[in-house]
Amino acid sequence: MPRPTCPVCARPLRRDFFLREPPWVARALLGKLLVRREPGKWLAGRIVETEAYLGQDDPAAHAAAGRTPRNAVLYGPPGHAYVYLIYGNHFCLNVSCLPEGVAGCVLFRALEPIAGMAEMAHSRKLNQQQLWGQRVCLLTSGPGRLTQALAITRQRDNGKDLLAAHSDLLLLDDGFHPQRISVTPRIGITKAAERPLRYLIADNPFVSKR
DNA sequence: TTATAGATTGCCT
DNA sequence: GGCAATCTATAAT
Repeated sequence: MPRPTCPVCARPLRRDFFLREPPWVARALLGKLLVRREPGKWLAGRIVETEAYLGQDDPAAHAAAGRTPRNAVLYGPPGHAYVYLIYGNHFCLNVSCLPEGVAGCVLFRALEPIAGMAEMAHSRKLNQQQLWGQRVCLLTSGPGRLTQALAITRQRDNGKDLLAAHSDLLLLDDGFHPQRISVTPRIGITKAAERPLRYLIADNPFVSKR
């Protein structure tokens, strides 16, 4: 099970990390930390599952039909949060990739909780009893669950720079490297459903279900 | 102006 | 395993 290797040395990711193609970024993000900072609170999770979404050549991507007010962040500078509401109930968090003007992103599908689990449970409306045993996966295993755990919403976080040191939502590298990575087709889509663009840390219990 | 599908989740049988 | 919840971007009248 992944552990922080050097929490003191954790640092924001570099901008050029996100200047590459989404599949590369999706794979490279595994093992990095997603952190929500609030007054007196420190919520953190290790990224264990991602999916890459490309540009107009990817029918499943929001950028497939071109630029709209909704997906404008995808065409903006790399390393920024693209948050949208799905099924009227859940928010999904993505990070933009590639240079300004070129669409592409990575969807965060699951985290392994590292810090602030009690606060996450509160946001998820789970009681302390449910934190134990296999139920702990209900905290952050799934794109809608992890956003709720970290109180991520479109209104609050869409367009936010995830690499700014002062940001209350950011990505950090603490030096951890996953041992084994698996690649599978993306989940929950109907278009281009066969393309292997889902990346996960093999055997990690916080990966979302198939 | 109205209809429909959607990068999900949780509760039901 | 089935399906309702609940909103909005986009397509179809």
